[in-house]
Amino acid sequence: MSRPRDEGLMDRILGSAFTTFGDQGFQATTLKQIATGAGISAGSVYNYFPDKESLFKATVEHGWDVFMVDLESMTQALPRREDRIKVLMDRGFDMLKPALPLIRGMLFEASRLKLLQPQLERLSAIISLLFSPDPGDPGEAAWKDSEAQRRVMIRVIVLGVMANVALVDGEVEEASIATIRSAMDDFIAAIAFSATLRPGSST
Amino acid sequence: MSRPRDEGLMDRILGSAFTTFGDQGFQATTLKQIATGAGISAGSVYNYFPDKESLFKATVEHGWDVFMVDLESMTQALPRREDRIKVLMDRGFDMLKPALPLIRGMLFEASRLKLLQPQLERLSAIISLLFSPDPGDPGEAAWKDSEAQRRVMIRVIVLGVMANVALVDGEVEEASIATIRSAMDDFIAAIAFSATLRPGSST
Amino acid sequence: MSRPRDEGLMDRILGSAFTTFGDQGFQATTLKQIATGAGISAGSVYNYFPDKESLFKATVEHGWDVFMVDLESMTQALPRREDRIKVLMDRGFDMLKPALPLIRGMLFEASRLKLLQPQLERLSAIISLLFSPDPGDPGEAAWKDSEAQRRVMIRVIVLGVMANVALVDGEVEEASIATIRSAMDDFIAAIAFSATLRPGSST
Amino acid sequence: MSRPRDEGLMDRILGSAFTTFGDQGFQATTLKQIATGAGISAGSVYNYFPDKESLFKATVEHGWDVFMVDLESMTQALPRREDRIKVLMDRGFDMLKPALPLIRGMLFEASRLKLLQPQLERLSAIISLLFSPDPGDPGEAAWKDSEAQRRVMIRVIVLGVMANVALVDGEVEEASIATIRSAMDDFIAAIAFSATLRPGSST
DNA sequence: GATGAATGAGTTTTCATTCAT
DNA sequence: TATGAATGAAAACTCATTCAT
Repeated sequence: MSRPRDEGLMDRILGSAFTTFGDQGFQATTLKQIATGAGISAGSVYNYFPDKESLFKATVEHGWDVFMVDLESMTQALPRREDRIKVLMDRGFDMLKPALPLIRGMLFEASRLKLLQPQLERLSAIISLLFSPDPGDPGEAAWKDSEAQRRVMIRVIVLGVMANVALVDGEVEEASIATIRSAMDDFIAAIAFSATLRPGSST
Repeated sequence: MSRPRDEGLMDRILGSAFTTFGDQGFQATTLKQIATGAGISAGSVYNYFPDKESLFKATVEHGWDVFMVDLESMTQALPRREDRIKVLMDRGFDMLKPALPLIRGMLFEASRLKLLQPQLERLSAIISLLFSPDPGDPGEAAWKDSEAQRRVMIRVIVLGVMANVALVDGEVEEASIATIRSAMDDFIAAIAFSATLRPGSST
Repeated sequence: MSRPRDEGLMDRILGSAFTTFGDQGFQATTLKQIATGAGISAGSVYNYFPDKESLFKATVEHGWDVFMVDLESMTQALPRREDRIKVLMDRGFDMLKPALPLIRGMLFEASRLKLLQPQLERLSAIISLLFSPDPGDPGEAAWKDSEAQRRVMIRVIVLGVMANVALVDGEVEEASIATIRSAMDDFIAAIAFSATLRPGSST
Repeated sequence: MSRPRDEGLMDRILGSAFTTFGDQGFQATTLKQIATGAGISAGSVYNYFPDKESLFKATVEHGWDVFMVDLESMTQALPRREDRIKVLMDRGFDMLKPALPLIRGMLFEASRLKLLQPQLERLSAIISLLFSPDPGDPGEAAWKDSEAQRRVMIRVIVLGVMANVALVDGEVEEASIATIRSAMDDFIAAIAFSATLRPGSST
């Protein structure tokens, strides 16, 4: 009967919000910017979200969902730890660039809204699993700290990578990401696959 | 009405700005909040800073200077690498809590992230030095990647720690910092002091 | 999707408008509220009324018509003045409660008060008639002021009753109306039926 | 030190609000109208009142206070009931015209009626006192209903007068008020001063 | 220097009205 | 006819900045 709800509009709003919130943060972003980016008027946004805060939450959650689903689907496929980790790194860094706005957007109101913390925990748990001993692999995993401590360290590094990438200037984005990726690869190789890695750890 | 001529007023403004910007970010902070926190009126702030943006920059730079000077002074004292690293960790984590507002202030507003980048580089360079081979120590440093790559990884981890701490809820701040510190200690012990750490790196 | 062709839709809109305008006044009422109350969409209202203002007028007039017709039909039946007055009071107060939304709707918006004035005049005229001497009754009517002046005073009291009832809180509505009714009964008894009421009037 | 708070501005705002709210009701009145009427900008109103609602309340209360204080001061002066009543009528009707905006302002918005109720009660109590028996006057007061019932009836009539006056068109305001006043005078003469008024009332 | 009242541009939000389906 | 998404004008409210004192 009525004009059908423009099937792409919701996505266009979320997309525009994703970019704009990401570039400028929550407060600095105006609804008009988001609306313009989606090709509609500011008032129309209110046909889809009751207020700015709700739109922000929806944007962040939608972004994470896309990211996570993809990551989790990948987790289950491969039997060997080395392969899983390689794919993780490939996927993770591939996604990093398009996800930059999201990452920035979350950092900027994350504490207030507590949107980032649980997602980060979820992600760290997934990654930690990838580093757990591989039954079919007699080789020792180098990183034998307790699961809990490993997860903390993973959270530090994951967020460190995200924040570092979020920091880089747009122009040198590509190169910077490559640099970080390379450093991470070496680092993981040293940490994760060396049978003789840790002759002695701290207590 | 007016306070007695106050030599520390500039500092009071910076202090109030430090806390308020840190808690709420740039946009969400009002000049009145800062002024009230400094015990003056909003209009008086303009006797010291031409506008809000300048005040923010001055606040961030002042905060980093305090932090850095302290850290650098420490660097030069100790001859043995292990000691230097230990002191670095002690000092760094000690400062983390009072510096949280600053860190948040920089992280949580995209347009102001550029203020963080150079400071972070400066900090990473200092830390990287601490991990360089110790002439007076015949033991091998485990982490032998190129200086450049090591610095990247340090930047990732440093920012990772900062961001993780910035994320935590005020109530569990203390405990969260301790957890991260503990994980870091173990991690460093494994990475930095194992003579046989890296039989082979990635290609 | 759409309701079956509904002969009573117009009435449903008017009914919903009656209640909603009455509860909230003209400005505070949204077309969507009225439409929802009538079980249709906001846009559909425009198939029946060109704009909000017209809908309001129609609502008020419709409400008064229902009220008046009922009252007038009653007027003509009874021969004795006392009986007519008694029925007037019964009917009037009976209707007061359901009519409250309408009354409020007219009272609560100055720009719409002009809708009330003529209806009030009409009502006062009817009531004034009820107090005119009863040919079949040799007793003197107490209230012998000029017809014009009596009508003014009736208007004052009628509107006073309406406004007082409109004022009362929903919870104590029943009791408050009863109190007013009782005071009115006594008052009328003293005023209207005392043969010796007015030995002298003011100058 | 600072620009002194314009000593008349608060009153100018209240005055402008008084008129504008009175003419148009709460919802239909915009802050800009009030501000313009007071010769300032809309934003400046917020230096005096935190929001529209507070301004409305302050306006109504201020208006009633002016009205009441005047009325009460008059109450205590005169010893004879007839004189008191005469002065009441004079004062009341004198004030009616300038108070019209206030009356409308309270009547015209259901959610704000509660502001009227207690003031009306207060006023009715004062008036009721004026009709109580005069110790120095051997003449009987005609209106001998219970104090409570008399007060109800007074409330009806007072509000009736107020609402009727609020209803009248601006152009015929003067004449309409005079008409009502005249009817009231006659009415009171008949009711209040006739020793033989009520040979029999209802129980 | 210090003050804080005043400003006005800018922001979020509301809602009567239109119109493609 | 009915729908409800889209509009855009207008509202309430915020706040950095100015400036008379």
